[in-house]
Amino acid sequence: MPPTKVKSAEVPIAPKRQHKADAKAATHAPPKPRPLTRIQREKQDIILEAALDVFSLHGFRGATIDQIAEVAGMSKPNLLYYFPRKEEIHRRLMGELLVTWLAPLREMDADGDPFPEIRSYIRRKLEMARDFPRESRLFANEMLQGAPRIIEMIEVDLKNLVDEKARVLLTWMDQGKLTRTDPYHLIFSIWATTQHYADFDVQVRAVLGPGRGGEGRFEDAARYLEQLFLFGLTPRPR
Amino acid sequence: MPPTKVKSAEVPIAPKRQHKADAKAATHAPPKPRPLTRIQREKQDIILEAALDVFSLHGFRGATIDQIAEVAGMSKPNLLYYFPRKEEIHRRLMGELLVTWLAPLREMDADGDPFPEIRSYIRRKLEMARDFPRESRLFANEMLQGAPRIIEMIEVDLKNLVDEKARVLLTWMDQGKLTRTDPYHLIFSIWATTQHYADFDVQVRAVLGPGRGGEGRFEDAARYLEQLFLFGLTPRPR
DNA sequence: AGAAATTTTGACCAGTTGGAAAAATGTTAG
DNA sequence: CTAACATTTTTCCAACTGGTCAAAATTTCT
Repeated sequence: MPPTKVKSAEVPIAPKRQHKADAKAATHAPPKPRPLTRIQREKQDIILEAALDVFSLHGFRGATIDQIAEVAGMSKPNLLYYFPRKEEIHRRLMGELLVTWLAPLREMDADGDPFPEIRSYIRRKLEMARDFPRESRLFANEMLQGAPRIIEMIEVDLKNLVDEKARVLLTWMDQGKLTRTDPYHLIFSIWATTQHYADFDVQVRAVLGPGRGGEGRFEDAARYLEQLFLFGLTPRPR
Repeated sequence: MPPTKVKSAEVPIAPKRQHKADAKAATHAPPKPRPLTRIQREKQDIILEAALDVFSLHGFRGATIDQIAEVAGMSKPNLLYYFPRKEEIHRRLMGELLVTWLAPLREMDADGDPFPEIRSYIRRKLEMARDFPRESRLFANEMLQGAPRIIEMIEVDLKNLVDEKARVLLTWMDQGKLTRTDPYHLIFSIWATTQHYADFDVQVRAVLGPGRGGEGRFEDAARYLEQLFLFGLTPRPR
């Protein structure tokens, strides 16, 4: 799985050695952000990968640096050389996550027609649940804990995006192209139904049993959700 | 994993003092389960309450006995007197949880009509999300971690129940009372959409903003979901 | 190559963790 | 009232936690 790298210019690591000399200079000019070396980029990616594994499984508190270091195949102090605090790792992960996570919603096009747009939004979210379940769980874990480390992003970036798309949905409703209903809860229901397949994967598999719990479950889910969001459960005359 | 205890007779606490004398007797007769004292019942309840708080917020690994003890207003060793292991507390909680958690689905009546039944199932689940958010999060937390401590219950009790209700749904579909679709994913979608309001509460509130994030959100959600499950999003001629 | 910088390691630390043991204190049935 | 039991407190521990530090090993740059 490719690391969740999205942007390029990231906060440079701050090797501990960097001290006295900068102490004063920093107040005049921002500390020269020395470009990352090859090794730094590589190791950081390896660490973030490992951290995604561990954080998504145990949450922030339940994850340990030792564990992450082990998965990353390096010693704890070595890991701490790249990310001096546990929180740094988590912060980076969450920051990158939110960008990719919201991409599908961003793509929903006001100029398109509602059903193709909503349909492919659902598809994309479902694909993300299938292809990036750890990211989904990391996000869910943070939410369960009250989102202490990303509440701001939620209240600003996420909220703005949803507000914008809610307006788009309302426009469609005004045009009679979409049934009049609550656009926010509409979005929530898409999030909930799709992410469920990543976050509650064990349950889904266990309930479907060995027969239907295989890879086909995502296709089945897509078909079902399409039906649900289009027509609900009322039988239609044919 | 020990048998899924559900009934009233719970595993009695085993004070550490209980030793030699029982050692042999136990092989002949099951160790006399001495009824719980008043204090034992009370304290156990207090502990379970506190543990629900902490486990639901931090997950199993992230929660500490000290923390639970503090919330419960007692010392750690005192708490350990009632539940000699951290896992015991969690196990009890999960066991009791699953029973209450599945009650709404159990109530879905094969002899009723599909829409009233499904409708009130959704309502009940939504009420649970509103009234027992900690239970919902505890469950979600366990799921995210791969349900290591309850996988058996999921694979047996939960699966059987869902299988049964899926058959009920199929019957309704055969009778033309319900659109033909996947009954398992139908159930998943109800779980997902309702539990979302407990598990992702922070997000829901943040996105709805101070205006609409108040208590009314559950009523709005209920209305929206009813619409969704009944007719989907296609505008109906009127 | 050789100096300078970067990366890795090993030893270490103070605080926290789940839990044990035993002594001290309460409660209650006969 | 008192012996038997139930409860609570105090003290303790070994393993683990996030994190530090200086020295050693390696890479990079000239």
